[in-house]
Amino acid sequence: MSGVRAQQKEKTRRQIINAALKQLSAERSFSSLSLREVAKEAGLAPTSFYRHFSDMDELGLTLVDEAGLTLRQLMRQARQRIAKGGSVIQISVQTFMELIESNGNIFRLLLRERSGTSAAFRAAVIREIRYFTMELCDYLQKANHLDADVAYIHAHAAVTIVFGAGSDALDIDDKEEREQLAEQTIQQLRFIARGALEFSDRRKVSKKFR
Amino acid sequence: MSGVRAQQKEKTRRQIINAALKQLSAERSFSSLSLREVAKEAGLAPTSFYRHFSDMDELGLTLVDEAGLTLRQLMRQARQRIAKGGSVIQISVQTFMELIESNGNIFRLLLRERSGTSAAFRAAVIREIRYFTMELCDYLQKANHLDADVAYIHAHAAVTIVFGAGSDALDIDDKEEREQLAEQTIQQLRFIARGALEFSDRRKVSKKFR
DNA sequence: CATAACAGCGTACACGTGTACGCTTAAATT
DNA sequence: AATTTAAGCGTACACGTGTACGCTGTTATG
Repeated sequence: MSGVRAQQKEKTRRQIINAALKQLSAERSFSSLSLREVAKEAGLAPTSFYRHFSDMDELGLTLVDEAGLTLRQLMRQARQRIAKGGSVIQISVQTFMELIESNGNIFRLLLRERSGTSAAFRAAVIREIRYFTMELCDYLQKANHLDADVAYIHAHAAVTIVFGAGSDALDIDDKEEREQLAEQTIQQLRFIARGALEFSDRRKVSKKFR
Repeated sequence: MSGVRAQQKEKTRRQIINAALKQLSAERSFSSLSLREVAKEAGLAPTSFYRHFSDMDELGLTLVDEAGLTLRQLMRQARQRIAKGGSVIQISVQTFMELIESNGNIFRLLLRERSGTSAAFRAAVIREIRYFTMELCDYLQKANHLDADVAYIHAHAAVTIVFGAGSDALDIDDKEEREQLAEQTIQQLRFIARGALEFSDRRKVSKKFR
């Protein structure tokens, strides 16, 4: 089993995936893509599509996985930058905004399918975001010595804010406006961090005096 | 001009709008609705649709307006409740959650079209949400004596959190889980309020010593 | 070397779509 | 009372869709 065959198959599979990603845009959602269009873009006969995916849905779930992977790579990248010193919040937001600029369509996919019509898609996206949230929660718990529940609420809020900002950023072309949005987002995250810290501290004090 | 005719026209116009709203659900987005389906549900021949809307898009924008109206009614209701006393944050979140429970599909429409494929739809939704944000901004500025820019950042963050929570709530059936989500959202809003207040105060102090 | 497996193609079909066109019928206008 | 306006209907058309089916040529297996 040299794998020449399997190798070819994997290659055209990627062609299908890339064809779908290429067709995604601000004006084109995944659900508006047809099997025939994707196949054509991939240089395939419509019926050959089935040799790789039984459904457009199956392709869609694959794309969501792909997007999740991109998200996790992003996190790793942010951690590396943070390790080299600098404001955690600032670096995180900046890194996230870079993602939106370079991979807007992948992020759009996540945003759209999160509130889409397929329960399976929604679940898949939510799973990716939850992973994101949990990682942040862990970090906050260790770095800021927060209670577990406070850390979770904090992390959840921060992720909501960042994704919301990402959503806004997608509709902004002007670079300066984008930076303004980033600055605003940073400020919002600081508010949350401040509030969480204070609530956490207050609780510790009341424990101490009990 | 007694208006018997105009009255009839308005009536079937509403039938079309209601037909569309009725067909919206977790599994069915507006963009997946066909002109023929809507016409059928409204008890009309497909071609008669054009007597009222030139396009499905035009109907869609009407629905977004309708949703915006619902949102503004919600705000008025919340203000009335707040005037009778009680925690502002708690009442706001509770009122918002009631909207999601009773008008889930209208809220879904807003959420989906905010990241949808039509620029006109996105703009319309963003306009409604901005109105929402500005109202809150005004309130915060007056009630908490915040700086204008801090108030805006605060309001924007709060709206993002509340809409995010609404989005999450749509996928939760269990009542207890929903209440837990509401509780968590309230806590998040408190974090933000705390943080904003502290930042605002600190700035005032530095001004005083200048 | 014979044979089985299988990626990819082309044809074909039934179905749902938007919408152009002309007609009917009842209200509004003159 | 005569005429115009316009909501609603039915027919008809071209088009894009998913996918069943059988075929071909190449690779893998025995």
